[in-house]
Amino acid sequence: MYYSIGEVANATGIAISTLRYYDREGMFPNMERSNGGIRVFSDTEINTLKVIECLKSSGMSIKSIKEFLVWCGEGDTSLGKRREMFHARLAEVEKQIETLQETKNRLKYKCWYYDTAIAAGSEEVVKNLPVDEIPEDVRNYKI
Amino acid sequence: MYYSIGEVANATGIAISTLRYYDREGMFPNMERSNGGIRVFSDTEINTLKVIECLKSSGMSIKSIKEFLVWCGEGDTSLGKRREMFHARLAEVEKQIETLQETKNRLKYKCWYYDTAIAAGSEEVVKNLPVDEIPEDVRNYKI
DNA sequence: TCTTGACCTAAACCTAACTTTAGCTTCTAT
DNA sequence: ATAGAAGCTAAAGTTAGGTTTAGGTCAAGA
Repeated sequence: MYYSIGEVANATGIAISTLRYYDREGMFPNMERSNGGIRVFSDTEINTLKVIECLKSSGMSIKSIKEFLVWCGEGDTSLGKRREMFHARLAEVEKQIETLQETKNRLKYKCWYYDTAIAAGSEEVVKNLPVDEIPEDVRNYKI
Repeated sequence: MYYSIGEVANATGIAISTLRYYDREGMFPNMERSNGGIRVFSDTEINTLKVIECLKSSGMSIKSIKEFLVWCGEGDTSLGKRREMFHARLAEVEKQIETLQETKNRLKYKCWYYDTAIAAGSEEVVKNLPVDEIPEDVRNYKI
């Protein structure tokens, strides 16, 4: 199937200007154009967009994603590099999740802190509470 | 205890230029200066830095963090707003974690994909594998 | 044919969060 | 007393990832 840039933007929620920007950056090396010069997206590009979204949300830069897409065009000789890349990305995302869990716990502590302060009518009270009055699950995330 | 900007940078890993930038942005409204105009960080500022780090890693902008710090200076009257803010941040981070889990699964699928391709010696083989040959845990994260 | 909505390019612009630079001052150890 | 390390400011520069603008061109329906 073939799609116009507007259809792709509509279907994916990615802005037209962003799609053109990605194209400018070389993310769709094999995308065709109509005789009049109009972009024709195919399922290949739709799939590339899914990969871009995935890698982007793993924290990868557009430049590095483009590098990867170039490798994809090189065929089986680059399989090793590509495998490496995904394993590294996976490890990276696992680290990010752990960091976010830590952040989540700190935020939970603060939620408890303010819930308690409001119940007590003032912050001062909470500040001076002994450690064993802090709920166990957030006790170690006090900031 | 009191600390110089260099000591704080060393202890926290935050660049001196960043600490000065935060100060310029008004993140340390009560920080003192020596007679010669040199910044004197106290435990108040160290604590503020911890809060900044936490909120920043939850995805909050410096500008919004500053707003929050202003509320902190307003005393108990702003307790409600501050509570709200932390609950909203918590929800936000929980959403981010879910998104990252999804990303992680997609990456895991790709890891399997390339591991299999390399074992087979070529990508073509993996592309044509029936769904039931894809490991259960990543089957639904194919891209 | 004509109109009008969708598409095109190049280039400028934007924002966040810092970092760098240049020139000057303060502090600390000898 | 002095040298050199550490600090200061204002202002300009940087980077990523887009978005906006201006000035056209293309294509599909009436």
